[in-house]
Order: sequence, then C-alpha cells, then structure tokens
Amino acid sequence: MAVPSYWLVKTEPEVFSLDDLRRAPRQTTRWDGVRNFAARGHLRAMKKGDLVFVYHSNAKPSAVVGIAEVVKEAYPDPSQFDRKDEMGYDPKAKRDAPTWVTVDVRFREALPRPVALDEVKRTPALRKMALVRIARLSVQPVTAAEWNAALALARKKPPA
DNA sequence: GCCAACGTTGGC
DNA sequence: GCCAACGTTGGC
Repeated sequence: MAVPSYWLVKTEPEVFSLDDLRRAPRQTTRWDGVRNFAARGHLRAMKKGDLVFVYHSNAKPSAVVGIAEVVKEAYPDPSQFDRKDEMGYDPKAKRDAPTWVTVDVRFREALPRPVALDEVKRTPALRKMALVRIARLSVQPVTAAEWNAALALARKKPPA
C-alpha cells in the first residue's frame, strides 16, 4: 500500500495493555469488542499496513504508549455470537448479517516515553485530536500532522 | 468512587 | 420520530 492512514485505539491496561499485545502470540491480537457505530466505521476503513496509536485509558496517567500495525482488515467479530462473552455478545447480531467487525493488529513498538493526555491537551498541534474532542470514541482517526507531532514529542525529553 | 458526556433503548 | 431513562466510558 502506498501511504498508510493513522488511527488511535483505546484500551484499559488493566484489561489489555500494550505489554499484553507485545507478549501475545506473533505479537498479534484481534481488536474485538468494539460496540459503537462510529468506531465500527473507523475499523471498516482500516487498511492493512495502517499504523495505530495504542492509548491506555483509565490509566495512571492515561497516555499514548505505543504503535501497532493493521495486519488484517475488518471481518465479522466472532465475539458478537458468543453467548458466554458477557461484554461482547449481541443477541441481535445475525450470522448472515453480522453487526460488528474487528481487525487484527500487530505490535510495532513502545514509545520511548508515553505521551500523556494532559500533554496532548497542552500541545497546540495535538489538542484538536479526536482523543480530546470526542468523548467515548474508542477507535478514531489521527491526521498525519498529529501522528508526527505526537511521535516527535515521544522522542523528546519530557517537558519541565 | 463520582459523575459528566453521550450513545442506545424503548415507550408513546 | 421524539425524548426520557438508562447504561457505559473514561477523566478526575
């Protein structure tokens, strides 16, 4: 693919952290359980090779902590059919017309240092990020400018 | 643990 | 189709 698109996914580190992704078989996991229509639209738009910021929410501090890569494009999320999956099961989902999709992502790197939410808010190049603007959106697009600015921050020394 | 924001559900 | 009630996310 020519130019990758950029994304950000949220995860609670207590549930599934960047380290969990790094230690997963083939450092790859199914990013399942997304049950929000706007987020689903972004999952569907992801292309193989796109790069994804991994953001730890409900963390101390909440921060962008790493980068993953899309290795499999959107396909039906099996957890919607799993009655035993308390969070993911969707009784309205039909086998022949699945409601929810997932993608597979592979670990790429941990950032040299996390970029915390308060720093995102304080940085002019970043404070328009969907992360700040749109509450409760667990999968979101990131512009190339935002991506580069966040990476530049992560590779710099922490602010005083 | 609290609660604001906001997406979803369901009664009408 | 409106909108109140409800449930969840996620910062603090």
